[in-house]
Amino acid sequence: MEISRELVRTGSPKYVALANALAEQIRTTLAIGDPLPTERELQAGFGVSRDTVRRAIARLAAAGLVFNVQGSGTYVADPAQIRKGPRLTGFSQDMAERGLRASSRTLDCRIEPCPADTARALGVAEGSGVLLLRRLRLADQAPMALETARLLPGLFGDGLPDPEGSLDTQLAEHGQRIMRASQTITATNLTATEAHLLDQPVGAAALRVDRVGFTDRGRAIEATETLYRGDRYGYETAVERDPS
Amino acid sequence: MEISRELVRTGSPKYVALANALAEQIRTTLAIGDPLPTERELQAGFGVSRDTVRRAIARLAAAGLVFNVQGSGTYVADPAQIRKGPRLTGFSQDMAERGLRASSRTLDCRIEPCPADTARALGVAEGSGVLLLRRLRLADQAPMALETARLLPGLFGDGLPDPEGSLDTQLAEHGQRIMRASQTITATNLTATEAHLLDQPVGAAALRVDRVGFTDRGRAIEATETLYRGDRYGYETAVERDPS
DNA sequence: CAGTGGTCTAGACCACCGA
DNA sequence: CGGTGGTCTAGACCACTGC
Repeated sequence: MEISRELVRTGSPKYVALANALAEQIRTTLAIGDPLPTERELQAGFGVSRDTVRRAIARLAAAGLVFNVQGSGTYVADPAQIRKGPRLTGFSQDMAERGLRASSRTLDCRIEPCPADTARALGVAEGSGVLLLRRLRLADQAPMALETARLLPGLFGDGLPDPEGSLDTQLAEHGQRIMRASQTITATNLTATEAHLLDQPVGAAALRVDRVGFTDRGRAIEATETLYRGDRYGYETAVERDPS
Repeated sequence: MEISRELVRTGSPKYVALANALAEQIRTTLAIGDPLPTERELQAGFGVSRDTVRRAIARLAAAGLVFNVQGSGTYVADPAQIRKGPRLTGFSQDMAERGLRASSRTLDCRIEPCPADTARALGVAEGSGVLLLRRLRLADQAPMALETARLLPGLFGDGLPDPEGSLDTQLAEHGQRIMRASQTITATNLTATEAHLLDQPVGAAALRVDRVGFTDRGRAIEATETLYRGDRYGYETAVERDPS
């Protein structure tokens, strides 16, 4: 395999740029199971240190593009087998990856007293004012999910967010970025109200995702409950064995 | 913070031993939000290189015990907030972590022709013989899940596995270890048969987890479909934002 | 501006795989 | 046995934080 000898200089660290270059080469010129050039070959070919090569490869391995076999080499993984790990995405991006067009209908957007369990999750006093945003989420014009978000007040300065826009984007514009979240996924039967909104029969199975979002400093700023239609939505994820 | 100056020598790499030592110190002497000693202090205190310190800390960060803030320091994370990422565990271990005692009732254990979708997942011909293992899984004596596993034939030598034991353990004894899996989680309404086995009303919501397990070489050896009772089971996971 | 974590280098030795 | 990936070191500079 021939490997180009130049790295595009971007603002990214060198090992990220190298990882991108390798990913491109893998997509275009390598097949599943093919070995990558050895680390020492890449080191020489790109004129970087072996450590940089290894960090680039580690990045690819984390993304599931390649896997290492000690004493043998690094090989291209089968992308059909290796799903990406769970990622923190908004509804719109999630739908886009499924080839669906996302839209939204706002049901509620106001300040309300925080219920007990959400208050615990957000670390605020029960009954204190939080921003409530309730939206029906559509994919290709048909109901897909019912989303109830509660956010710390004051994240958007004085006002309320634009309920039509991406919450994530608007939070970022105010210097608040959700970097981690913890979620619990359960199955539930839809109530009459929920079923009506989602255009489903009463009692239909739905996937319920309860998510608490944290900033990079570990501060909880958002708690969201989302009910997905069981017949339209699946949550896909890759899992790894514990180091043991 | 005082840090011990000696690393227990085990068979583990030095950075793993250091990570364990740091984890122990965090548990015993540090509180949430406290800063760890700086990397250069740890380097001096333990007599290792800074790179080794950084790899140990990276391990702790991956496990959710600490988080880094550039230019500031490394801090102890709130374990209540940071759930572990999704892990590859068997039913017994999963239940143990929830404080429940797992048991099992075997419904079926035989060789049968492989259905089309499973055949695709396992990379075998449709209708070729695969090992089918169907079990009702109990937690504290009450039904929790209905598990249908299909495995490549020949993994257990000539015979069948002991359906009462841990499948994972028996696979490991035959040199096959599932290192990665990809899953799809959906919600579904229980059929009459399923509901009866799980001691649930017909149509009750259930969490369905479809999992395909791979060895470290990327070979698919197992496909399992599990129906969890919606009223008893939740799938908990942490998600991170994409590097972007 | 001093101190922190983030990146990068050059070189060394080890554990493991396969011919 | 040579070559591979895995670990470890010492040292350097950069980007960022917070006083």
